[in-house]
This record gives sequence, structure tokens and C-alpha cells, in this order.
Amino acid sequence: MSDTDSLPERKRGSGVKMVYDLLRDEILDLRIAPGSPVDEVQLAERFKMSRTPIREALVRLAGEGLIETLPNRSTMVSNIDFLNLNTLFDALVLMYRVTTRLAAQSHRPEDLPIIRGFHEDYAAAVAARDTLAMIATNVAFHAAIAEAGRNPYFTGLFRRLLDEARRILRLYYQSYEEQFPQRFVDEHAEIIAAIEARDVEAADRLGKAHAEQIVAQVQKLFSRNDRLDIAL
Amino acid sequence: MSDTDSLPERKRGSGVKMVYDLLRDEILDLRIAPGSPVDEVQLAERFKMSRTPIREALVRLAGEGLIETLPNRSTMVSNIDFLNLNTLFDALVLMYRVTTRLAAQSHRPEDLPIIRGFHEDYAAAVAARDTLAMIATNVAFHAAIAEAGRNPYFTGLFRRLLDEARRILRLYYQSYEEQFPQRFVDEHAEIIAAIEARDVEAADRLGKAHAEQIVAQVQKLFSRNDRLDIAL
DNA sequence: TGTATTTTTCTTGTCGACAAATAAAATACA
DNA sequence: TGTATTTTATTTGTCGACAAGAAAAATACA
Repeated sequence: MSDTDSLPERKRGSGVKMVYDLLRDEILDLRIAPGSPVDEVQLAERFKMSRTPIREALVRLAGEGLIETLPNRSTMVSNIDFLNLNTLFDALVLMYRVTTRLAAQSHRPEDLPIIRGFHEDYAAAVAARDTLAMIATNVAFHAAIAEAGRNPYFTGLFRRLLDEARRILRLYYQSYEEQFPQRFVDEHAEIIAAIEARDVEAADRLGKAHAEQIVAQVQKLFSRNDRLDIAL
Repeated sequence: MSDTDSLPERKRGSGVKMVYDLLRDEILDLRIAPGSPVDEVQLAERFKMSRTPIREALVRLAGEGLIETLPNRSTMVSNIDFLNLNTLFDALVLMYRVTTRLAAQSHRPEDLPIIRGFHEDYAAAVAARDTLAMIATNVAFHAAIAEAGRNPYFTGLFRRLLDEARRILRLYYQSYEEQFPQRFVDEHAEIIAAIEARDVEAADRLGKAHAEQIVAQVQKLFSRNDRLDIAL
């Protein structure tokens, strides 16, 4: 694989961030399977740098729970905890509500163009049936709404939840290729309208409904898979 | 200062955790002032180890927002963001509600003795007028309730919020030494009762009231200080 | 042939040293 | 004396090497 086959001229502090961002994306897009071993020397060779900056990137990833470190022994990509998916869904629904509500309450005029921009990106991805782009732009859309709510603690947790959900959605879209996401586009438009009108209650309600609908779809899929697994 | 004047025999992976825990406590108890510079070589000398494990501990602390690093330049203890305290309070109130509610909903019998234990520790700290112990045991009490709710995403955010609040409460108790915490002890007892009775609505209501009361007190103090600052 | 023990291997954890980047100090110049 | 430029100093970022720990492999022994 020709990853970093560009100029070996790297700036001083940039290596860590690069490794961090790249590994993070690969993990969240399921390009690296959960449970896969993460080898420091291998990464050092791949990125053509010493183990030290690699290690720092791994420590950061471990801090976000994306990888797990066994003391003195291997490091691996965190598994998806299917048994506790409901806790993830609970947290997601609440954060959808809270961030949308806060955005309606305290957004500024300059926030709306940004949100609309991601909304259009998402619509374009749906039209193009580009699954990875759909997932990424959907996350960006809701993250932008959260930013407009201006509570860093909520946006921080929400981002993390959306990241974790990114892996699940990746599985979801791998299994089923349905055309329903158009519905999500419409719901997004409604949410924007509620935020713009500063209708806090409507924003809350729409955010909740939007989240619960996605969760229900995913749960339906996984229960189907569960039954399949048992049947085999 | 004779910090680590014990045996130089350290186990292999223990250094990082030790430095991390110690620095974290010092920061949260305001033993290191916000804005203070954090020097790697100094810490390396103090803990008698190389800069590498120190660095790893600092990366973890930075990941939690407890320290801030300027690229290629100094590292310092994060300042308390007084201008955005309301976002912290908003998040805290919501998490008090959610964790108490969830605890009432899905706690197990073995959780209650743990919660009661911290409740008694807190009562003892109040009786002894030990400010630092009061803050620490109060955090432990609510963290235990959150654990009983069994949603790792909520407990994670809640712990972080309580940590940040620890620094503020430290300021609070430095300024005013009032005897009202007995009221908190009583409220804690009510909360435990609601959880035990699995009364979800009552737990929610009590958690919210408890949080809002603390927030109101702290806000009153800071608004007083603000006026004082302006007057000077 | 099966089990206990030793040896090997592989990965991580730690170290000391050097290079780069920035701020502070010193110097030159008007 | 005030400002621009060079030099020094200090702190971080990166490197290569070595040691420790744990699993796997190999060996010894019954």
C-alpha cells in the first residue's frame, strides 16, 4: 500500500496528528476490523517515523476508547460492544435532543449557512448513493448543529457518540442498501427550519424523533441478525 | 519537597499511572494553580524517571482538557473558563438528572451499599469540616450513583464534569465556610431513598433540584465576586 | 504420550541524546 | 535612545537502542 509516498519532509509536530487522524478514520470506517492487533513497529515503518510519535497517537486513541491496550502485551482496535448497544442509543437520543434544542435556543445567524452546507452535502451523498460520504456528512451535519448550541461538554460527548455510531452505521449500510435515506434528508430540513425559527420545543421533538427512528431501524436490523445467528 | 522518597523500585507500567493520578489530583485540588507552567524535565527529575513516561501522562491529561499544550512551546494547567461557566452548569444539571434517573431505573441490589458508603463518608467529612474530603466524597457519591445507572457514556461525561466542578468548588469553599452542607447530606439521603424505591420521576426531580441548588449557590458567590472585582 | 520446565521470541516500556522551534537576550545600527 | 537584527537559551519533538514482561515454542522428564 502506498500511503505516505510523498516527500519525506514532515513538519515538526505534524506526525502525531497525521497518524492519529488517519488511524481514527480507518477505525471508524471499519477499514481496520475491531479486534485487529495494532503493532507499533509496523506503524512506525508504514509512516516512516520513530515509535515515539506513533505511541503518542495511540495514547490519544486509547483515551477515546478507540483502541485498547493490554499492559506489556498487545494493543488492539476496540470491539463493538453489541450487548450494550442500548446504552449508546440512549445517550445518542438524549444528545440529539439536547443539541438540537440548544441550537434552536442559542444559535447565531452565521451558524445557519454552515449547517445548510452540510445538509446539502448529505443530500448530494444520498443522491450519489455514496455510503461512506453519507455517514460522514450526516455526522458533520449534526456536529454543526451541536456547535451552534455552544456547549462544549455536550458537543464533546455527542461527537464521541456519533463516532461510535459511525462504526455501527457502516455495518448497517454494508448489510442493507435501501433507499430510505431520502426521508432523513427531509427530516434534516425540518430540523433546520425549527432551529431557524428558534422553536425550542419543535427542535427538541424533531431531534428526538429523528434519533429514535434511526435507532429503531438499526435495532430492527440487529435483531434480525441475532435471529439469523441463532438459526445457523 | 519529598514526594517520591520511597524505594526506587518501580514496576514497569506503573510510572505513567502514578504521575497521571498525582498531577490530576494536584490540578483538581488547585494545589497547582490554573495557568501554571508544566515543565517536563522538572517533572522527570521530581519523579526520577525519563521524560517519556511523563510525556505520556501529560498527553492523557491534555486529552481530558486538564492541561493545554502550545506547540513547540510551553505546557500549562488549563484555566478555569469563568465566562462559560453556564455551559458547565447546564451540562451538570442534566447529568445529575439523567444519572440519578437511570440509577433508580436499573440499579442492582449490590449498588446500594456502595452508594450508602460514600454517603456516610460525605456525612463524616461534613461533620469534620474537612473541605477537601467533602468535595472528594461528594464526587465519589454521585459517581457511584452514575455507575449504578450503567451507562458508560453518561458516567464518562459526568465524571469529567464533576472533575471540572471540583476546581470550582475548591474556590467556593476557600472563600466561604458556611455550615449549610448538612442540607446536602439530607438531600443525598432523599436521593438514595428514591433510587431504592425505583421511583424514577422522584429521582429525576430530586437530582435536578439538588444540582440546581448547588449551581445557584455557586452562581450567587461568583456574581458577588464579579461586583467586587468591578468595584476595585 | 502427556505434562512440567526451560528457552526463545515478540511486543511493549523506558532511557539518554540530539535536533528543531520558539522566546528571550544581546548586539548593531540609526 | 529606540528599533531591527543576530545570538543565545530553553523547552519541546523525535530518534535509536536496550531492558522487561508475557506468550509461544522447544525441550526434558515421567
